[in-house]
Amino acid sequence: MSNHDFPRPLTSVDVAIFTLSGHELHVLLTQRPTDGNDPYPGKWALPGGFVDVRLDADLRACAMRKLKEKTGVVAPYLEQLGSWGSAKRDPRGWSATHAYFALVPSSSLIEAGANAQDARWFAIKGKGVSQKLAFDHQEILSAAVERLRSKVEYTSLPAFLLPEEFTLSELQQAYEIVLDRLLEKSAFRTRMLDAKLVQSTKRYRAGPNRPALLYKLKNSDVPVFFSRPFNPRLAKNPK
Amino acid sequence: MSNHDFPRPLTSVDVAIFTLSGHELHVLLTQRPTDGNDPYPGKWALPGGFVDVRLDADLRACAMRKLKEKTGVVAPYLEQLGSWGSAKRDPRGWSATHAYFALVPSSSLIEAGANAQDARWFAIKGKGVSQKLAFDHQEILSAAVERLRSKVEYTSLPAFLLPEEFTLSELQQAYEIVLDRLLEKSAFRTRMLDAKLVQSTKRYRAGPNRPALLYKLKNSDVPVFFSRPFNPRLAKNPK
DNA sequence: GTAATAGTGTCTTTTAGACAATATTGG
DNA sequence: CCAATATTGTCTAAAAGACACTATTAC
Repeated sequence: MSNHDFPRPLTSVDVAIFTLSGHELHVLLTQRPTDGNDPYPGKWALPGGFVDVRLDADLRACAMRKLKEKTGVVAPYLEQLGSWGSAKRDPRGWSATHAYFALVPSSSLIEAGANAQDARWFAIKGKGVSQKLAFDHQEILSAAVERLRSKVEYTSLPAFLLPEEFTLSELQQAYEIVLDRLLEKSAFRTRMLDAKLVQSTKRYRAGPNRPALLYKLKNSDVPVFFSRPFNPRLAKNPK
Repeated sequence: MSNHDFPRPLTSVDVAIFTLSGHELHVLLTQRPTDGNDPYPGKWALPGGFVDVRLDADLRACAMRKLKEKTGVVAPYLEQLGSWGSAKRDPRGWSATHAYFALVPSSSLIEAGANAQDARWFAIKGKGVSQKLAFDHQEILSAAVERLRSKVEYTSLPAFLLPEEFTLSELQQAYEIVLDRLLEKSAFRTRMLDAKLVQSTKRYRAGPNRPALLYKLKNSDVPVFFSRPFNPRLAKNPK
């Protein structure tokens, strides 16, 4: 049972990075290089790549590194999604990838600016994007979208897609975009406030109407779990 | 960005295999060899080992293989738990393990019989077992227990710990053992029946009292998801 | 005032919890 | 009948849904 008996699979990390933009959920994709011998040249793929045993202390650090390289964001919501490994998924041989998904506020991207030029945001349609992706990234992305949607039913995840301060209406919109359905205002507000998810700053957002109270997350590191999903009657089984 | 630039991490799969026995939840552990140069000699660990790129078509198949080697069970409930990878977790070098958890009925073990002699069942106490485990298996096991407990709040997972036919009371006991708390009988039965989780065989289990109807799973492949946890008031946030 | 969005209140519906009552077997 | 467990019923409680109503700003 010694490790020398076996050829080692390739080990990579891929990250599905989500943000909101123009009332749509977007994911960041990078284009595979066309020079060299890399597989799937020119195809779009999730940002990621091989674990660098010199740079990466652990898997999460590796995912963080890739996220930072592409977006400049350093402290996002980052969650492990799962792993995909098989003999066939990479033409270079048996490979396993550790997939993560991240939520970043669109505002942070403007500050960070430096999106690598081989990267672009794509709107999510249904369970993925319209282009075909490299490797099995289609499948990984759709797992990420499903996981995100299903967790949004009973967690505060959409708050991590918003800037530090936001109104309750903006939070509700974030939920509605991710879930792709409308929510009832009154129940939504009660739930958020009861869960002590947010706390009021005492400032207001002005507009051509009644100004809205600005809130911020009470604990910006950890998501809150609700004991029930939104609209249980409509909730459907995952997978 | 060629794969030749990088040393490859070790890649393994580990499985936390659970069953019920004597009103307790048990997990299967194997003892690490004391001959050879393997790390953690003599320590107990989750069954698992390196991916064999010749034998294993994919990660799940690898987990299935290890499960079958240890228990003889071929069609269990098997779910991916997550992956753990770092420079430090294995003294032989940067390594990543893909962890799964499985639920098997205790009855199947008696039929299958052939537990390898280096393997034993350990009762779960709290979030794990009382012994210290090899590698980071303590952490992986406690993640498995937590995942199991939290999913049991809103899924039919305990049914996979029972033999093919069971009474509703036995199912309730399975829930209670895993959750480590009592459930209310009437609400429990309504939930199970409404969810169409089970269907009645028309047979009865006799006893020194009123016989109970025997049920079996309607769909023995897929777990059912409930829209609410048991006793929402007592539900606590995972992690 | 009007348009527009913020925020609140009230009533209904759904589902679980508590707990009691009834049912069926072996002895 | 009694012990023991199965199964059902009734009432209450918690939280969401539906929907209407009031509040506050710019103009």
